[in-house]
Amino acid sequence: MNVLPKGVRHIPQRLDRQEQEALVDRIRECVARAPLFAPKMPRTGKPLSVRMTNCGELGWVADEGGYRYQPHHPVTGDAWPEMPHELLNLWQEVSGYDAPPEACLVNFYSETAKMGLHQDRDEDDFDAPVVSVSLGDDCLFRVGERVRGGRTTSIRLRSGDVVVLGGEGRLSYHGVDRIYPATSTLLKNGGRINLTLRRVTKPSAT
DNA sequence: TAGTCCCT
DNA sequence: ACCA
Repeated sequence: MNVLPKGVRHIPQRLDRQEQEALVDRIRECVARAPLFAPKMPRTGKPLSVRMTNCGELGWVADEGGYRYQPHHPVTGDAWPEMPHELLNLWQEVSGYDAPPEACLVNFYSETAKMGLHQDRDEDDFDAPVVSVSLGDDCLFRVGERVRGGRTTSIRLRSGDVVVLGGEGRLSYHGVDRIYPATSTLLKNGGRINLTLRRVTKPSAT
């Protein structure tokens, strides 16, 4: 029996179909203003297989300059679109963290896209959890420990599932090994969208 | 090492 | 494992 690492919480079907559709509408609006861009590996410039954009005050970007959060789109230079209130509500209900998320990374996975095992460690605040929402096709999600080479466990994520990496699970290695094509009807053109909500800065003490 | 490749 |  393979159990998820401590601090990793999988909430199956946290969002019903109607909520998922509403979120997809919000994300479409975001993408219309902040087009998907192609992130690159810092050292090598190798492109990641996902395409991404962000909403919220800060957005995660990856290019030759490194991994970082910045307040503007790397191509258009515009501020990121506002975080949809649905996501602020979800964060409030699920994160157990007082301050709101500052960044929502929107990752689009085609049928062939993957995400290698990695840690979310570009934030200043590791006290806040990372909240992830799956929309569209199923995927095989792998979670490990806080060190490379530790044991990993895999679970299938479906549209509407939410995963929370908090506490001891906050720095767990995780990634997406594969997309299961045509397993959802949510996205007309197929594929998978992952939304990752993160607190970047430590909340100020006022 | 948010990558690929290759092996079990 | 990779050798940057």
